[in-house]
Amino acid sequence: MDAGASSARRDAAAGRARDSPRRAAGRPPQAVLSKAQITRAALKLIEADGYKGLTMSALAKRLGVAPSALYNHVAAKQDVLVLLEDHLMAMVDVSGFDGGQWEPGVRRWAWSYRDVFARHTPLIPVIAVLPVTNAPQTVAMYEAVTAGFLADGWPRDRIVDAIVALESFIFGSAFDVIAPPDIFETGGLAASAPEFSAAVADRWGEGETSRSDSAFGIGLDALISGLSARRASGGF
Amino acid sequence: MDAGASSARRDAAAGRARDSPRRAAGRPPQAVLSKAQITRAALKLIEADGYKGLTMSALAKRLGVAPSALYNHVAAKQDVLVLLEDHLMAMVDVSGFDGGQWEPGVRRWAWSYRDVFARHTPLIPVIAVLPVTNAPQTVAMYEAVTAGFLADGWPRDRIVDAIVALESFIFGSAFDVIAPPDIFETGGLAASAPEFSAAVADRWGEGETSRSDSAFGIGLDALISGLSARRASGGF
DNA sequence: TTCACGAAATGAACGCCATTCATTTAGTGA
DNA sequence: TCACTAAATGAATGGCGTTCATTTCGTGAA
Repeated sequence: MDAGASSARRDAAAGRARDSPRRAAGRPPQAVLSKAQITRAALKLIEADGYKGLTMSALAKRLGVAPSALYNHVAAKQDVLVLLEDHLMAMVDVSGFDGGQWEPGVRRWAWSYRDVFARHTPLIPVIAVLPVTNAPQTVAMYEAVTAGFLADGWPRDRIVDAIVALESFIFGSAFDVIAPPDIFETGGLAASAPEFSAAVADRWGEGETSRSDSAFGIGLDALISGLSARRASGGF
Repeated sequence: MDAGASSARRDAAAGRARDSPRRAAGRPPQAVLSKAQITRAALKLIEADGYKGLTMSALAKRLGVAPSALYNHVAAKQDVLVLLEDHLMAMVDVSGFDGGQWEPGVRRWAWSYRDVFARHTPLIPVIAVLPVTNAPQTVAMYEAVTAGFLADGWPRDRIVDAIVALESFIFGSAFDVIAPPDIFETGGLAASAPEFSAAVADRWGEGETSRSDSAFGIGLDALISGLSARRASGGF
């Protein structure tokens, strides 16, 4: 092996793109790309620059490859987003259901779900609309949650609706996390909205917990107690 | 007046672009554009083609204007989205609070809010993050809702959090409306997720109400009962 | 009345983006 | 051995949002 090849291997191990020596055209001796590598590179790119930095060119450059090479592994950029989504779903914490108690399980799941996607809000419009087929980690997450509901005695035919309701709240709340702190400052419009402005000014506890955390906590408590009350009363 | 001018006036009245006779360069005798006209044209464009059809070029063409002319009235495309957002906020039904009863007010508000933005989900990432300053209709909506909460005796310092919790649920649910009906079909992954697949198959009442409507109804009931229970018990 | 200035239009760019296609090379199964 | 397919390059495409020099019109101050 020559020096060029060895430095290339070092760069590849570090996830960096090979810089100087352009690869010749034609299929390379050993595959340079894979879906897993594309996913990893996309994540790194997002960590560094946010979703505005996630372009097919940037992705290709980071992988040391021409942009068109990516299309041998994904049909479109949308596919990259799907890869990301499924990867992130595996990071949602469903371990809270292991204890056999529904409420702590839901609580831990919901907080972690929100936290994961608050840093990936551009994926939410994709997830919310994407069929789960071919998203194995996503299905695994739903399976664990469903099992947690069943273990608590939930009627099978109501579980999906309950999960969807919680999930909708979680997605919406993820957006709220990235809202600026002054989002409700009425500014010049204060005079036209005295009650609302007062409510914004009086808002309680701007101490340790953030605005979005406190709203999420209140809503999650309400959802959990509302759902379990309905179940207990036979509303389902 | 000549025939050209009169046909131009007719076209302008119908909101259509003047087609053939290109306007000469330079400031026209009477203004061709305004924020209100831009907003109307954008709405028409979205009705016809969806948000993918909302481009600055298409907007300009519909207004019978060069694309660059738009930038005399908005600083960027984002501003067009803000104009749309504020316009749509005025269509959210807050009349339910007029009766002086909190629960029916919240219910009507929430359903109408969701319905309006289910057809405009691309705006949600914008709204959720946008300061309300300079969005008068948006502030007016919040003012009406706040008044409804106050009339019910809610403590002022808890109202914003409650509204945000409800709103997060509403935004998330708006995405759910546009999800395909088979979004939870596990397909080839069914074997790996038996409980979830069964729950999806057993889902109740696919009769009159849609999947997303039933999930929204369940979640909204839970939120409303959970929130008012906490308020009644002095949790706030 | 004049005239400088700002507002509002045109049209020609610009850079970026996702994607496609012809081409080349390497591995694979018949 | 050889046809076929997979996986890379590199050039090209069309569309996007946006900018800028230029032109024209309206307006308020001198």
